[in-house]
Amino acid sequence: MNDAKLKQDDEDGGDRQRDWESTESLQSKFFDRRPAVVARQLLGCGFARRIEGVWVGGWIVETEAYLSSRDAASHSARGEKPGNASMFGRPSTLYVYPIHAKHCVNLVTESIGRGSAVLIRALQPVWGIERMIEHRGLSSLDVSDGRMLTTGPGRLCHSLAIDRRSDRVDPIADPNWCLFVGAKVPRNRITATSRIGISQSKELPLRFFVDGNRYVSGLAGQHRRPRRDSLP
DNA sequence: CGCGAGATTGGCT
DNA sequence: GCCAATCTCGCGC
Repeated sequence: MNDAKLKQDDEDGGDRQRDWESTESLQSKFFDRRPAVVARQLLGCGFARRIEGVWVGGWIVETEAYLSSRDAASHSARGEKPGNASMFGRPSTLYVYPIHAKHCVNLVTESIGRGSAVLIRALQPVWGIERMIEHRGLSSLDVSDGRMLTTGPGRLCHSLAIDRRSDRVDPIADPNWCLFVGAKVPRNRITATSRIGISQSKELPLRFFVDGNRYVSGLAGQHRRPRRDSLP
């Protein structure tokens, strides 16, 4: 079933007219708030980049907030270093961090120098799906559904070809990136849990996901009964 | 199908 | 060396 959907989504190679022309782009002010607030509000927003004329991306369905203080799991907890400098940059800046031979992408929040950010953990793939499959080194036959593409922070970076070269980029100012308001996800459709894969500050409920969306990583997204794409 | 060990790479001690 | 905001595969129930 998803084969047909993937094909349809990508009929023109992802290079079709952007279908979000009339939508509302996120502004710098959006990110100049506490990371947990931004993490919640990013759910349902569109996130995409253009590579060689092809837009790749989708709807944000899972995020985690990393705080500027009292958060031992945050990369900013031990102060600013060359490797994490972008996390202390202006709000909306990308902070891209390599881990386990993969990458994770964050959006910086609050004002310059705070060191807080929101990790994008999963997208519902929408634009340039054939291109994402290429980036992942898969064939469409290997992809029974889109979860292999953009579920999980490492996989979504791979699909969008995000690596350290995208660190410090401002996706709001850069014409080859796009962040915009999509579906407003009502509060009662958002679940907050503890964050995944960290060893410190585990207890803080700073992971947010769209309830029931199957592109959410971990148990919450994969084997949940109502298996629907709960976004546009 | 759920769980745990191993893989793999860059950055920091 | 060692560790990490991960992912994948293989094994066991």
